[in-house]
Amino acid sequence: MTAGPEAVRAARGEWRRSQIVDAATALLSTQGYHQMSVNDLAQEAGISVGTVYQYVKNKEDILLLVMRDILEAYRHNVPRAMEGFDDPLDRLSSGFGAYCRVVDSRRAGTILAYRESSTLAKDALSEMKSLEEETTGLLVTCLRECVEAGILHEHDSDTLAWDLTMLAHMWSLKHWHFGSRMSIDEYARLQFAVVVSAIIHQEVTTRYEYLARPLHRLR
Amino acid sequence: MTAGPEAVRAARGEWRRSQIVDAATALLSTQGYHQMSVNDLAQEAGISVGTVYQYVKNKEDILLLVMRDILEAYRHNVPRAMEGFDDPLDRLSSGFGAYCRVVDSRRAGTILAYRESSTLAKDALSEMKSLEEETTGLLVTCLRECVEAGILHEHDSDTLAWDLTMLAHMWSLKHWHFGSRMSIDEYARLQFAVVVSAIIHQEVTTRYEYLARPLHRLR
DNA sequence: CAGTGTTATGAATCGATGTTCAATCTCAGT
DNA sequence: ACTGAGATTGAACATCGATTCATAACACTG
Repeated sequence: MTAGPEAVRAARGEWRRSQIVDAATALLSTQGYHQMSVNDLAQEAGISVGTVYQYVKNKEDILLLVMRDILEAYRHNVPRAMEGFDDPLDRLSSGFGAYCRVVDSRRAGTILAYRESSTLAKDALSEMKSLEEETTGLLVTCLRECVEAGILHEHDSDTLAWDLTMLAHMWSLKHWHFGSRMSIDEYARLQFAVVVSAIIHQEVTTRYEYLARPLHRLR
Repeated sequence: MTAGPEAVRAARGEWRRSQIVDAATALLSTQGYHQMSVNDLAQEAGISVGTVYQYVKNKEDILLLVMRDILEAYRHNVPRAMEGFDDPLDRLSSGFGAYCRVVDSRRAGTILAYRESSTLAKDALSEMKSLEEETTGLLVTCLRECVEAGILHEHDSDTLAWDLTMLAHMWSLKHWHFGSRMSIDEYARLQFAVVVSAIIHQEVTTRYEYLARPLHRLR
């Protein structure tokens, strides 16, 4: 089965765009959007500047592709980490841990999302917000299930889920402070314990080993 | 008592710089640094572009002045709100509330700090970080005192203080989500309750009316 | 009033960068 | 080998904006 010329063209398009996204991710990480020139990007990607424009509309389009790439990573890794758990709190803990680890693996990406949101056009920005809300919505669902299962007290799940999201992002945003103090796994465990300890039924605490310790820094 | 020419020059410098900072704060709020032109800024300030350069070194200097202005607001309002409390948890609650309210009154400023940190030179960035650490340090001190007073369990005060800082900033960063759901006072009270409920000795909870309710959205 | 020093002005300058497009290259089919 | 279509190239172009600097205005003093 040989593909037709349209398939060849589509495949080449994907290939070129991923070259561009990879190079842009590297440069945006260190320079930010406004310092990065399209000429530098082309060089980093190993293609000419004219070729860049063959596959992306303009400079802003590049930023949008990169940010979409980053947010999609959250979207895929968090739900996957939530699979296979009967206990909703275990599911939440695993999802939050994965969220933190994705943030860690793409630290510059999270920072970029906060830094460049003003650069995006209105509808692109809405798309970014929707992706973020989707991931946070998964956390809300788990929290609600924990309440129904009698694990957690009644609470404002929307706010608590956003707290978890914000604390996951904080690993990147304040990495200059936290990075030398603890590992990402220690951080994730500690922050999860903070939020959950506020709302958990005391008598079920002993069921979860990740809540076994007081809220010390683990060292 | 008439001032000498140096005093006149100093006063004029201060006046011009505050004109520049006020105009820049307005424009940076809506446009961000890279969209704001120095010509537009001069117009907004009601002075010529040449005069701008009489009093600031370059465009980046303007950004630095604005950000210093914002962080100084935190630095002055938070300690002041902490005065006059014997109970360290009351002091912390008041300080956190003030922090949230300063963030609210200067929402664009907080966003700017996250957005433009990559634009600043290394030593300017260090200065910004130091100012932030100073405010957070006040929260750490209160948390330690609460532990010594037997109000809070032993915990990692550094991380919890940064959690409070991050949650204060979140009001600005995620205002698009929270702004239509609750007032800044409701938000501050709820977020304070989340963090403190995780670490408070149960038997002292009833002493504090701001912890009287479960962690519902207050409506 | 004239002279001097200080302050303000805004058009011009200069450098950088996003984007284009004419020229060239590559590949597949005949 | 030739041809045509598609892909690539990178210098040129047009635009923009940070900064400068010659000129003008202002304030003060003798």
